[in-house]
Amino acid sequence: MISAVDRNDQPPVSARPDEDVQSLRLGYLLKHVYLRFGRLTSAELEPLGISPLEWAALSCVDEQREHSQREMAELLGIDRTKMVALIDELERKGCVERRVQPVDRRKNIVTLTDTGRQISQRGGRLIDDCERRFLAVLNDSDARQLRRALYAVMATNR
Amino acid sequence: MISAVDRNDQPPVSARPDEDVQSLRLGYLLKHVYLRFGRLTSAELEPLGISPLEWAALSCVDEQREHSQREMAELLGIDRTKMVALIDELERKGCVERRVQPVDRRKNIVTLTDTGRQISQRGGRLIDDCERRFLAVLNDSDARQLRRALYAVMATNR
DNA sequence: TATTGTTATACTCTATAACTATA
DNA sequence: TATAGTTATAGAGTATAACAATA
Repeated sequence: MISAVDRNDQPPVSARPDEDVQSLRLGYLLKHVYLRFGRLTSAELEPLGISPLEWAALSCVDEQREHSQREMAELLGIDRTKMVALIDELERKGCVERRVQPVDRRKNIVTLTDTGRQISQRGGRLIDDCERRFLAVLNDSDARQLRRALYAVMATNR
Repeated sequence: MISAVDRNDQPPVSARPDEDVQSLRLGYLLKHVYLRFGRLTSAELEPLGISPLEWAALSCVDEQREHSQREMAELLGIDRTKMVALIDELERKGCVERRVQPVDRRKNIVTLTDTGRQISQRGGRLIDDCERRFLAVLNDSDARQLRRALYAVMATNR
């Protein structure tokens, strides 16, 4: 796949947008792969009544350690102001509970409800399935390599 | 930078959020790599006064063939309603011109001005540089492999 | 003073529907 | 009737700044 022509110049070009110059640009690839995976996971989680980000929030509630909202925001890579609305919504859906941490009363500890724990687990299986299907065109080695490369690139660009 | 104590909690596990469970999820990787590349290219193009998407639009104006707005939207993978504002802005900046296609008066043909052509070329060199720096942690073979994998995944998930 | 959670604002992007002019 | 461009709207995400309570 993907011939020697990695960047074109003039002649032939393409029938489908994906084969045009822009579609071989890193920015285009990242944007569209990101958007398509988001649509897939959104659709898959819809029966559970949560969004991909909401599932990620549930799944990063560590039942062994207690996470404050700010810590969860860091784990998810989102802003703490976004976290407020996210927890609001998950609380409204009966998945999590806030309580003030006695030691440091500025912090809210977020815990899973039974419902939240169930949805987190079911969601995890659905997401596993999404990842598998999304990367189905790659063999196991290439799929691992893709994750490794993305991780390395993320870690070196802050 | 980023000492071992990035999370106050207790035991071992990870020092940085990126090493947590969520950060190994495909969705997390795609989102954050996408966002970071976007920030890099936005900053790099800032001196030219255009956004990454505006540059992509300029660079997909094919001077050999005439593209309508709708065709350009397809090449960029955006909606035709988004294209209107995009061309408005590029026209305001003196980079492109709209003119009605005589053969089919419903269509607008978009062409580059001299300014637009210069900015497109300079922007192309800046974006090349961004891609090189962004993927610097990968060797040439791994970088090519990453693009190939992203392309294959995009092509098989519509 | 600094940090946590919170609220508010502005800006962008996405998705959708509807309108117009043309075909 | 279908298509290209346009406008308007609503929803989500991102980025900021500011505030109250707490450390």
